[in-house]
Amino acid sequence: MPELPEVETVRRQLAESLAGLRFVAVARAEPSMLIGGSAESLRAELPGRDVQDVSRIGKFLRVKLGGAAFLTLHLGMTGHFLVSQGRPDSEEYAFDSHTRFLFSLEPADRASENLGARSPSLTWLEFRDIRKFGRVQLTFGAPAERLSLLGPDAWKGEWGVGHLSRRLGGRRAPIKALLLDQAVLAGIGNIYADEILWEAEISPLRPAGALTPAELEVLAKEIPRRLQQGVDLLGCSISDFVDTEGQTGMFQQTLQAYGRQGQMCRRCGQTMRRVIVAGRGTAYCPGCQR
DNA sequence: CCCAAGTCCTGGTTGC
DNA sequence: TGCAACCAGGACTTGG
Repeated sequence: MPELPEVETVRRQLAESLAGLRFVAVARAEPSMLIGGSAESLRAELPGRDVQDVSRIGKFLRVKLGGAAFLTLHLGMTGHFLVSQGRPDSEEYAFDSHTRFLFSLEPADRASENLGARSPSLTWLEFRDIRKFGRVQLTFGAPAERLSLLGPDAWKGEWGVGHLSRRLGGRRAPIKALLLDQAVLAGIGNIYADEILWEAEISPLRPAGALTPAELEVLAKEIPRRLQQGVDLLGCSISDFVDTEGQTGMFQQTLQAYGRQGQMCRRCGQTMRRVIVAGRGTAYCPGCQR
């Protein structure tokens, strides 16, 4: 599942491979994944705009485009981008049935009268997503409004233990549910939530408001630390995450909690358990996570 | 058939 | 008691 470290891995690659390019055409667009627009409006508005920046908040990517436009992207559960260089003699790009969006780009310094013409240096940007949970939104003047509803970025945002105590205080929901709440902190998903709570030795079932100041301190340290490991290892490929070159990450080799139900806890030796929290499968150690 | 799980939406509950 | 905040669960989606 693409969570913050996976999306950051993709962001870095897109920033690198799309720099200096501009959109030429929209060869494919899945209407059900488009927010606030149609495939027709995307085809009308995107071509000709150059990529100026690729940034990220939580699990959302935002591509800043010429003319004060923004392309907001979310990978959902199974989404990934593939970038490849042009095949000028082939109109039949090798997309498969899960290709939901297909864009072509060319160097932005090419003369504008050549816009849309076949280019020897075409770049293909492909958004594949088996389950169609991904989203694409084109906005003008400002990034998508949904981004303003997000809490600070869990990895790079400026927040501390004070933020946690304010947002978790008095809440009865289990701590894991609030780690997954993107309005509290943006970027944590099911895998990293289990990992962070294991590292912090806190049960995912604990009511968030019942955490002690000491526990909040541990949590505030553990969240960016474990996410940093994910970024350093180029993400977690537990299911089907791959980067824009089709490569897998390595974080899955470090998993201590996620998916380890029934196995021995590597810290205390007890058998790991699986429960449902916030509708999500949750693995934790009843021995040392309190 | 159930399970996986991102986000959004709905309807019921809680507590000030 | 009123009502906003809160919280649980369903919808969506497709392959294993």
